[in-house]
Amino acid sequence: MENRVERIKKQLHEQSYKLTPQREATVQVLLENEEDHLSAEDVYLLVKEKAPEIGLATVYRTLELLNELEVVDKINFGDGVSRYDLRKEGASHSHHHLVCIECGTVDEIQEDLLAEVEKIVEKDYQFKVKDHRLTFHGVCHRCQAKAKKNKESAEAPSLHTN
Amino acid sequence: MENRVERIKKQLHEQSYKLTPQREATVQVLLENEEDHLSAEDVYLLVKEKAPEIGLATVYRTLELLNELEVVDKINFGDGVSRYDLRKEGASHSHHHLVCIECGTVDEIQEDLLAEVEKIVEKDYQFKVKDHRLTFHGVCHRCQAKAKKNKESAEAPSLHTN
DNA sequence: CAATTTATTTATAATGATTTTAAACTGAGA
DNA sequence: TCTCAGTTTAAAATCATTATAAATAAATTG
Repeated sequence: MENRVERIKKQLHEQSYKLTPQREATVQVLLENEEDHLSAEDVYLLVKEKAPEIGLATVYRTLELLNELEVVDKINFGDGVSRYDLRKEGASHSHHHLVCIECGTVDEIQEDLLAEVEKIVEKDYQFKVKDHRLTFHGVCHRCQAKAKKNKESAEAPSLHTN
Repeated sequence: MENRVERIKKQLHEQSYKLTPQREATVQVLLENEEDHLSAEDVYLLVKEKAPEIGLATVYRTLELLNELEVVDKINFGDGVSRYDLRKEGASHSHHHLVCIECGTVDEIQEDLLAEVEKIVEKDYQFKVKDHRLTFHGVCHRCQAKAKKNKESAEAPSLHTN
């Protein structure tokens, strides 16, 4: 676990960036909230708990930097804010997302799934793929379960209402 | 062609929205620029040619409305602006995009490509898919051709520089 | 160590996209 | 004509993000 931070530190140093306390705190927050898809503001609020004097602009700069170093992915689900998502180590491109239109949760898919599709695109469209973004919008398993339960309790009366 | 406008008109009426001149002009612009991926501002400027008195806010409202009616897709390539893209008629979900990281062009793929992947997602993740967004980032065929040409002309001198 | 340069941060202002608000306008009935 | 709801305009407000200037800290030089 600790290793992860170390690795990122090293990566910063290699590109001759300093690991300032602010940057370190930001990386910490990202690691601790790896599952979530935090907005810059979210990160800012969380970092503030560790380093209350940090400014929002610094968080933005740090996230931007980490994005350039390919430590995080900057993603956008069309709700007006960018979200920042730690990359799995060694992953050459980003994972996929399941956005629930009922409850808003964002789940992740780590599997590749697109290898075939990518081949088709490269061949048929002569497009050299560097990265991809795949997002499904739909209903997550939690909301499906909820809906099913509601339906059942309302289902007793009046069959064949025709 | 004309039919298309008619159909959209009808769709508005069905939901008891009025087809005001402003809305009509906006739809016109979208139809005339179907290939492009216009931002709200782009649409605004084009609509202004037909209906100079229109306001930017109205364009936003209209695009929002058309998005709700599923006439257009609101997409976001992470460059800070939303783009609006007319849906192919009858297409249950949106097409895919190829964003070139060299020149910025956005090409489209109409093929489905994701039928298989969707099945996997529905089964393995119990996620009821309603729509998807697939975007590839990479180098388009035009820029590849350009790069190749440049490379060739710089290739004559000094082989095995080791 | 003192002086200087360089990178980084903070706080604040500025920007740019989008949304809201308030007032005026439009058109369909009563 | 009056009213009512929906719509538009223009302007102001908001929200995310970026730029700027002054302050700070760290690294470098002598």
